[in-house]
Amino acid sequence: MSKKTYTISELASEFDITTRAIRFYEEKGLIQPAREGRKRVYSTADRARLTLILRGKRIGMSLDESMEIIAMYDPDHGNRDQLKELLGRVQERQLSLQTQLEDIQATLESLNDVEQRCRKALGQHDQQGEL
Amino acid sequence: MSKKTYTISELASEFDITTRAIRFYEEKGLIQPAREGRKRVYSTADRARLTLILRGKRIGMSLDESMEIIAMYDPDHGNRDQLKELLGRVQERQLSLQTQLEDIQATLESLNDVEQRCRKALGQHDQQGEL
DNA sequence: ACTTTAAGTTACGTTAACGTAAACGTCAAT
DNA sequence: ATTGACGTTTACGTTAACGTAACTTAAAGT
Repeated sequence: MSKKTYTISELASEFDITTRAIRFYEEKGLIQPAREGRKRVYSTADRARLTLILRGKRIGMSLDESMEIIAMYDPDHGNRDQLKELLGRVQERQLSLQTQLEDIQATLESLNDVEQRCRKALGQHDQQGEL
Repeated sequence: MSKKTYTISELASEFDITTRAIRFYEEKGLIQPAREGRKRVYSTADRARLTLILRGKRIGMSLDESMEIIAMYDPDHGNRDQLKELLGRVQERQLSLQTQLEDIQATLESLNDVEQRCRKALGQHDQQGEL
């Protein structure tokens, strides 16, 4: 059962962000840690949310977008219409993520090209870094 | 030989951005279109740069980062040390792009999950949208 | 009692990436 | 000659995502 709860600075150092950032996410409604008196107490669920937020950031999503995706996980969408709407948003996201994936692959290919030319000009071939 | 030159609004509508944005990229030194009098004239090379910039944006890169990558393409790095430095930066980029790729794949998987649950709750199975 | 140490609140500052508006030039068509 | 459709420069405005004080409170150790 791992650890169950975390303090703000634990999470901050684990994810290498500032406590200010974490509180900011809270202001924005992305996380709602419990309180012990005035201290914030983070659950593993909060930690999971943070993971999603930061993953989102790495792929260029805004906080609002991350929040949307997070919201997709919990099942508060009771009726059929809401579900259909959700499904629609999910599919849109999937499409744009697909584009992103291709963009990254294209960029990686170009960089591979650059890399090869560098190595060639340096007289190396395909070494992995042997000093 | 396609078309050779473009006006600013041609590019703007092609890439679906404003002319203001294009001029902004110029201010930032990302593109240097030729001039005919005071009019900007964009070459296919400029167009290619725009492509890179926008691809960069889609994967969450800043303009500075895009500029770095663009700079990697042209061979103005005469000496060995510069080449080694370049190679280093290229490899760093490749690593972070790799991470991004994995982040996207993870997100896609999660969304697939959400999608399946939606469909299940809606009583569908794996249709592609047949109205 | 005193001092770290960690947390909190409040509020203003900052950077990036444009948007928007004002005011003007240019050329073709009416 | 004027009206648009495009282009230009200059400059101020805006939003997101925090950073950076500045100050306070609470808990823990010596």
